[in-house]
Amino acid sequence: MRTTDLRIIKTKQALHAALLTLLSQKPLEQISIAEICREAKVNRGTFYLHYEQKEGLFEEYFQEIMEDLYQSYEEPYRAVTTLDTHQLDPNTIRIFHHIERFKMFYRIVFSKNVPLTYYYMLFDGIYALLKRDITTHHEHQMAEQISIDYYSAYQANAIIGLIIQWYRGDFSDSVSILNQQLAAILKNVRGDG
Amino acid sequence: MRTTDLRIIKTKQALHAALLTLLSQKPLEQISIAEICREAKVNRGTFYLHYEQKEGLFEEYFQEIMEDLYQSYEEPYRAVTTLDTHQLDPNTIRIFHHIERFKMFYRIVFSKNVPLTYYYMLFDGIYALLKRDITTHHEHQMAEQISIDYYSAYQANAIIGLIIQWYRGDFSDSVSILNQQLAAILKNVRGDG
DNA sequence: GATTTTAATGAACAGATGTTCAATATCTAA
DNA sequence: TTAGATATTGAACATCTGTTCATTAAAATC
Repeated sequence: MRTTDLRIIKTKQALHAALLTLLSQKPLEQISIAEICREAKVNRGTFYLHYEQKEGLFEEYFQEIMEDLYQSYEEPYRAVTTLDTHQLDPNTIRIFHHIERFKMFYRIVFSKNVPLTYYYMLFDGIYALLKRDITTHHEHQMAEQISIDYYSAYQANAIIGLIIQWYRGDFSDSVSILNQQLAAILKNVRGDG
Repeated sequence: MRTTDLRIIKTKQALHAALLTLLSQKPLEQISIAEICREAKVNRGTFYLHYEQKEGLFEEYFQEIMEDLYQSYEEPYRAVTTLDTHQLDPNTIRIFHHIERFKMFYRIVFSKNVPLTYYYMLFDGIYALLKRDITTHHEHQMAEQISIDYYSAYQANAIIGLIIQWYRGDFSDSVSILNQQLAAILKNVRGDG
């Protein structure tokens, strides 16, 4: 099963389009595989040839969204060549902008009946970006008993914690409030103690 | 439908026992409602009288586990009357002990095909505990532009980030390593900048 | 203990899932 | 352009889901 086969491409396109159409009408949990196939005019058996669950189909979209996240993150790097302590600086990382841009999508990702997979995809994305920065720019600043993996997981999930809180308020706060909150938390935590 | 009715209690007990039996054989995703009912010798219609999904049944267990989390957290309070900066002190909060104790359970909670509900239940539990502490003991220490809700969400999910990393290593690190990592991260983050 | 209230049952239903199969259509490569 | 490879189809199957309903059984209440 090569992915260049025109038949495969057409089938997947049809399924993608069908999923998008249905997602504009109801949440993922309420959409059945049979329904997607009817909409896409694709045999149900064909669906199972390419995916195990409807979630697998959804994940293909997620990859595209993650591309945007990576680009949002890279943006400040392209502008300035050497930023010293830009790690976790809310004005340079642009994660909240990215979430805001795809908030319809993230409403699904954070809804409670959806599998944890999507959460992990987001986590892995942010984790990888932070870890790269921590490794490159901050190694010397860290106490050597701290595992970089644990530290990255800590920081990545902390940011997602803010996003969860944001989501639960239906994303009604502005991006700049989120950036300001993150900045204040990081500043505060460094200042006290 | 009052919960004191003996018939209800018996039915729920049977379903609980059946779920436990099946969970020792396979993960939750692979267990069907029909299967639980066969095992419990309860009519499938009766199941839907009490729960919407098998996840609802699972959640009843979760409540008991959360009770243990709360108690784990309260423990140091009972021992010492006034701890000053015990908030987030890994030696006094005993979250990692709790996770370790129920690691079989948390392997399900963090498995990727399970709905986000359980994650949120854990998040809400830790969030509530931290928020109470932050409100009571640390209000004066915080920059006033920080929202306590965002701050609590940040800290609660950061800890879960460590737990995710721990889970992904199949909980092979010891509890004291986790405590030490958290302590080091908190110390490091306060020390630099 | 009799009466009322209500939970549990079994049966049936339309629709979904996940899988298999031979037949067919459509692609790729020579 | 054709021959070979393979993706898609439709049909069928057992099983699961979610729901309804009259009937039965078992509680609570008096």
